[in-house]
Amino acid sequence: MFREVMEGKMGWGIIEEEGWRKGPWIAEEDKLLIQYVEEHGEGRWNSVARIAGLKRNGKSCRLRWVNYLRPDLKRGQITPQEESIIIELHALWGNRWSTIARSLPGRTDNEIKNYWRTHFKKKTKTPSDAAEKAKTRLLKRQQFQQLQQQQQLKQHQLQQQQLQFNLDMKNIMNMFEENVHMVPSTSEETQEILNNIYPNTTPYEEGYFYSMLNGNASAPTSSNEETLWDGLWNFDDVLYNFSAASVPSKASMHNLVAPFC
DNA sequence: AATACCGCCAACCGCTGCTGT
DNA sequence: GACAGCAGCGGTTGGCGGTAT
Repeated sequence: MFREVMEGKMGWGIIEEEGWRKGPWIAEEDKLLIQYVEEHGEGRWNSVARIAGLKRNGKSCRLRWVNYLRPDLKRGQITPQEESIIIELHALWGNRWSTIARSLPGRTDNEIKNYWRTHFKKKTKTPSDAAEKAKTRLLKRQQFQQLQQQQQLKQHQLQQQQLQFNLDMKNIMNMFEENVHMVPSTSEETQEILNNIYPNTTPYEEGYFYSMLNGNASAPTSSNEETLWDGLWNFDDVLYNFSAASVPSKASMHNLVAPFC
């Protein structure tokens, strides 16, 4: 496995194995890849080497395009809003990074995965004794409350988003009530049914809706609550209230929707 | 100033699932 | 149905730069 390391590089230098280049991409390679995609579109990655004259295998080309060269990529730090979505979706979907990424336009699964690992993974190992944990949480709550004030300006926009989501969910509930026989038992069935009656549902909404119906994804257990607070120190309160409403029943779905009826 | 440590990120690898033959 | 090739996914690795000691 490390033959190439010994033969051709120290660390991530450029190496060649069976004619394929590995390691960091250079500007010239990026240019060739961009040119290829502009002319031929995405896909058929194994043809890239032959057509574009790149000494990279298909996987490497695809990864470079998806994670770095795609024009719709959003650069810069993950925003608090994005972070809150990541936490919510991770609670629902686990490590299904590509699914999570689909709800965050401009962000890649790799980016989200890296973000999660560096920001949250190790927080689960933090203070073992309860007092220390409570102290940490209290501190985070205080920080959170301070940040609330700063973020009130953003509240209006988020409330609009919440309103839209609730309207969507109301729509879905109505459709389900008209089709009572279609109660799904798996996330796949939920997705299928939602796709049939409501094609624009995001993975986030699907997961949320599935948890509502089945009560198996985001019931507010203590560990989940801890996870949430670990990440919530810079949440906006609207989204937090939103997540706190994740009681797994149809009735609560109506409660969520009722104010907007 | 030197060193150790840590966070971030690009890139690779192995595996799985899909699709065409 | 079996097989091969390909695309996509998640886990892991390693380099770099910033910060702490």
